[in-house]
Amino acid sequence: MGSESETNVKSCTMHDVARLAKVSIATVSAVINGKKGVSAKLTTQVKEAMAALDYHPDFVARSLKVGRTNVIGMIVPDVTNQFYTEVMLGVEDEARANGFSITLCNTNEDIDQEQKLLGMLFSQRVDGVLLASAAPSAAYDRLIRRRFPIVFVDRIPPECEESGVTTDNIKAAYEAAKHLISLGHKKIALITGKLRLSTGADRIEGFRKAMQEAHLPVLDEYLQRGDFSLESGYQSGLKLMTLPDPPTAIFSSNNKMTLGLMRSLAELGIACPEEVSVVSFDDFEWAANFSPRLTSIAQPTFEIGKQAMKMLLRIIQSSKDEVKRKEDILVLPAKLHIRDSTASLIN
Amino acid sequence: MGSESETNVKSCTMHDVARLAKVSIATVSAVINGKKGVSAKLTTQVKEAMAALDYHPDFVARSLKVGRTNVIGMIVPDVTNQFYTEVMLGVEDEARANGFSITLCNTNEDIDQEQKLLGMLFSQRVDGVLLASAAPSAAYDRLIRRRFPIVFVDRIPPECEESGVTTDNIKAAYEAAKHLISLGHKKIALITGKLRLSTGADRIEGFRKAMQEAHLPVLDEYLQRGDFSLESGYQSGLKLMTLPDPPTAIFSSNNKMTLGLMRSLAELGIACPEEVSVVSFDDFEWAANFSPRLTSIAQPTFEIGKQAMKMLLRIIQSSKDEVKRKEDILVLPAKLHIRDSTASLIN
DNA sequence: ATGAAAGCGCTAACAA
DNA sequence: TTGTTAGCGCTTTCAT
Repeated sequence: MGSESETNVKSCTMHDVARLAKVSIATVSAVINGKKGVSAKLTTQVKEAMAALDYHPDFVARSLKVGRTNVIGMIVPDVTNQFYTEVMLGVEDEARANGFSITLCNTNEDIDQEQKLLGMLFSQRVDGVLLASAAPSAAYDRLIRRRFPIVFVDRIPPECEESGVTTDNIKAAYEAAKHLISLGHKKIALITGKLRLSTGADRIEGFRKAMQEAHLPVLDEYLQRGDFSLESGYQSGLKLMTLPDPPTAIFSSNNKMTLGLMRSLAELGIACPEEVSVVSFDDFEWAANFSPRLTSIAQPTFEIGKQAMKMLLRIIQSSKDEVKRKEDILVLPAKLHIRDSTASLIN
Repeated sequence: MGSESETNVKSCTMHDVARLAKVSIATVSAVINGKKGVSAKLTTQVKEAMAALDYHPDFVARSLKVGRTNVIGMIVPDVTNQFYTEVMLGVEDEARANGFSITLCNTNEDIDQEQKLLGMLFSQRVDGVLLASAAPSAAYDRLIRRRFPIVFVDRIPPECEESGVTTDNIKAAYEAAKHLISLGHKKIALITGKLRLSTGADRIEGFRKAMQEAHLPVLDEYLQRGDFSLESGYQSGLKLMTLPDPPTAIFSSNNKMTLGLMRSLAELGIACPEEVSVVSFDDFEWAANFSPRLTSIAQPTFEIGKQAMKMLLRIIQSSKDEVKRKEDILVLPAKLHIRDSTASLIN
């Protein structure tokens, strides 16, 4: 019984290392933290002892002492959306280079959930938060900023004038619409995202701008209000293409809705791009490798994450220095990939 | 200057709460932890004080004291693969219900990276780890199990006989192959995953079993060795379909490789399912909404995550109770969705 | 029912 | 250069 109790050996402490190395724990601490001023001899002793004991410093204790955790929280509305995981790749890259870890949280687009998570993260004493918020309120922004440094990602709350990184949604949508217009389309429909979110609003704005410039009307029935979900894209597609006078081109405001839109087209037996052109926000592997290969807008996901983390690190640093520097909202360019789902209007 | 310094107000402690509520900090602690035996009056006082100060308990300090963090680590080879994020949804669901948070880590299929992350997580004193390992070694398994409870997810190291949750890959692959066979296909190719991983090996095994039962040969040139990456799926597709005698059906061992395979078919101008049938492991929205709608195997992602977290919680609990219960490997069934990418062989 | 105090493992100021 | 020690915020025994 209790033969080879391998699991959960009580982990050893600096004390154990100090004893084995025959030095004080302060010396061990100095070695661990790479402080200069420890003799080569003792350094070796300590290192050997650490290796012998398989010692791993206790970050919990360290954090309590130094008042920071070197952990940041990242809150996203939907972890299964590849957009956010690609952003996370960029965040991780920058975080790792600076000795930070990430706690990823999913709100499922639920504001209450987001609030709770923010509270949790605060209790965990994360050093800062990267937030793709489900909540469009700036008042709320004030509240949470008091707790810890925050950088908004992707979705920027209205009236928020600082600390955010996002895609140039207006320009990207503008160019996508122009592409459709240049193909000769006039009856162009838009499936919007959530209007209260900056991503939703900006994409509409860009779309409108292009239409205006081309003196094309934005018809009410061509403006379908979605909510970034697959289902809403599906329903919008159904409605649009069963109109007495259906559009010849559709702009979809995000990846999930595009999936729903494609489904509706398939069900209605409508060929793309022959009967209707489709251009979509967001670009992933599946957009480029199926039939039709989608014309879509690639956001700089990795770079968004990387820059957001960089910004957060600067803010964390500055709040430590009592310098309080302000960070602006950083807007990164997107890129339109023209493929097979858009075609010029012949008839 | 320094007008409304909202950010980083030094967070208050139990001490502050105690002072405001005019009780001892022990009483505050008792209230926070819902211990019985505190008078209604003091309970109210404490709660009001907490609310007034916007007090949030310091989990760092608590963890140091009680010796656990209520955090678990989850290590995956690729966070941008929706399979893993869907698993995470299940993990999160169960974790949240039990007051646990998750630290998600990405190894990018790099074993060294995985080692480092395991070390980090140990230093962070997570209570346990969910691991979809990039390393196929069971010796290594021994090593890490000594540090903290581990449950393997998706990929089970060879010779590992306990604590894991995965899909019934053998059966799923078997059924997919049988589906192809029942359609009349005889020249069936397989694009494998990494052979050293259980997921790769098991899917081959199931495939072979079905072929054997049908007295069909598994030709060498029809067995393309992939590594679960899009590129390997693409190359395999190219090779297979440029063979003098190409297969009439292809089984692809995961989602990313399928994307590559579809690209190769498109480039070669080969129609699916007219010229070649395709069945794929993994099933996501994009598989069902493009043309051709893919026949694919849906793994019980959410359930895998949920059950893995449940198992981990049991192990954590038991190691606290000194009971040391063993957990088996849990194998969950997959489901084949027959759609349009597979068709019966006519000629 | 309530409070005082020890101590979790670590860092950093100070002593030697 | 090295060691001693206070204390980070909390939980938990043990007094009261």
